[in-house]
Amino acid sequence: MIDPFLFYPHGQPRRQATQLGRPMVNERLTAMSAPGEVVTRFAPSPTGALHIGGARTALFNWLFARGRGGRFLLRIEDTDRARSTPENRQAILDGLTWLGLDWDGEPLSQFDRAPRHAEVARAMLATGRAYKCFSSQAEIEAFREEARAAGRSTLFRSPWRDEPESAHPDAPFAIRIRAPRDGATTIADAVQGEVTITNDQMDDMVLLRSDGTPVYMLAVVVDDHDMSVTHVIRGDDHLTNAFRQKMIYDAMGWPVPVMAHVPLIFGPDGKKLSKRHGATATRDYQAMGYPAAGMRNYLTRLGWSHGDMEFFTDAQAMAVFDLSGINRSPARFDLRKLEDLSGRHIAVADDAALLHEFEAFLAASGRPALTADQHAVLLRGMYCLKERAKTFVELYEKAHFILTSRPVVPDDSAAAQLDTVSRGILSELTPQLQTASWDKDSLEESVTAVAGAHGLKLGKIAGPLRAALAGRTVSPSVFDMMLVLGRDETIARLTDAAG
RNA sequence: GGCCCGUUCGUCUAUCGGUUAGGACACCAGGUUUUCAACCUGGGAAGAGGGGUUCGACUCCCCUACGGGCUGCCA
Repeated sequence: MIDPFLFYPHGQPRRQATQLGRPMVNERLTAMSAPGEVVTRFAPSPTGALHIGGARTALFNWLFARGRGGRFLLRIEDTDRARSTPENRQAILDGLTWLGLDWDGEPLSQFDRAPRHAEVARAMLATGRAYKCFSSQAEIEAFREEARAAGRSTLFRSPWRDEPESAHPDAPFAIRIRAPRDGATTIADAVQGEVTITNDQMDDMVLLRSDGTPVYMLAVVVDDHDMSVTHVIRGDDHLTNAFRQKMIYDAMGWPVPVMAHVPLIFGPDGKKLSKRHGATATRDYQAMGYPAAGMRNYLTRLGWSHGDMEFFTDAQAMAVFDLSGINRSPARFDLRKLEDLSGRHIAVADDAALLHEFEAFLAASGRPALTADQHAVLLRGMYCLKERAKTFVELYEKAHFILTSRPVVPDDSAAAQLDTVSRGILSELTPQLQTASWDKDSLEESVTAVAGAHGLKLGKIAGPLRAALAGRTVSPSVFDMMLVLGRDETIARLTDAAG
């Protein structure tokens, strides 16, 4: 059913020793990548929590790298000093950790690399691939306004592009790339296919601002190159940026990594996913009770497919995940499917691991922590809880019979089950249970026998029994509860209820 | 405005010129049942619109509509 390991046939030669690519300042950021090794990265801006869309981008990068024995790197794009906070950075790391995505090495700070970015800009200046532009921002803005009003192109053509050095004033300047104006540029995108634009609509973008700080477009390229990134998998809002970035790669003589621009995720209404759709932070889904494995499965399948493969483990996903399986159109986020997948992952999870994640859920959702006793009984009872819960919220409700203690206080609907007749039958049951052998078949036999003596079917007595044991009308099977609770506790609860 | 990308059941998707357009979630009906579930059986449900190309288009090309992105000395 699962295809054999697929490889992506877009190997790229790494780190050719071009003149400009020679190591400068702190170029060697990570260990040299082995030939053919896949290196991906996730590069969030720390301006808020980890968004669902970002999480899926990270997941694709992780899956792709891990499935090929490659590395998955993290780079924090914190050059926006006003919005980048340590708290946000941590929130993103926490989100990734919760989702179960592990990265290699230390996350890189883009801000810290500003000197290296500036150095590359200056190198381009030295080779004539960039030039000094003395136009002021006010001038440019005025030009654009006029162009807009006249309905002309707002592409700014700097008058300094062809001015000789001797004509340069002694004034602050920005460094702009000398973009090609003839011909066309095409990007071979692994998702979008070949996309081409004519060069006449590219402007000489600024590389280094007049205050000496690098611009995002430059920083991304330099960092990706220095990190030896082989595959850039990111949101398709960057597709047109890719053309601009390619100019920088070309100017530096650097190999362009494989690009894969994946569509954004929409809300259920088909609009861009935003706060008004409810939770957009990945971590919120932990508090809502979704297991990380379910989330991973769901997010992987959102925008990517492999035939009819719907429910899978990480290992299975890694074995077949490839860029060509990524869809070109945006997908809508749908809680129902997430819920279904979550329930199935809970059902097949290892009991101890599941309990561990359940405890993290309790903490994240502000529920009381487990006592040592509860922990032990829950572990024993996990087998019957997990097969019928779609989320940890449901699991928590089913586990009420374990989390509560005597005397069990029935809720209204459970109390309604405990009428006088039922209580009488329960009291008849206790002596039977005193001697019954404590396994599912024997218990069922005993209960059915007592019910039969009153001319009742099992169903009639299961209700009161459930009410006595759990205090609820929703719980695991009554026999499973007896098994998990043990003989003494079971009889005690029945006696409480009968009395 | 210019350039670029997208559009198959309600939702996620399969199809890579020839299928009664398949699967999953959800929904509806029936069955089973110690609750909620789970499970079993069945059902309704789709190629944005219009032109081409072709013996034959969901699939290739063009136009339109709608949605999205970029167009900054933001990231």
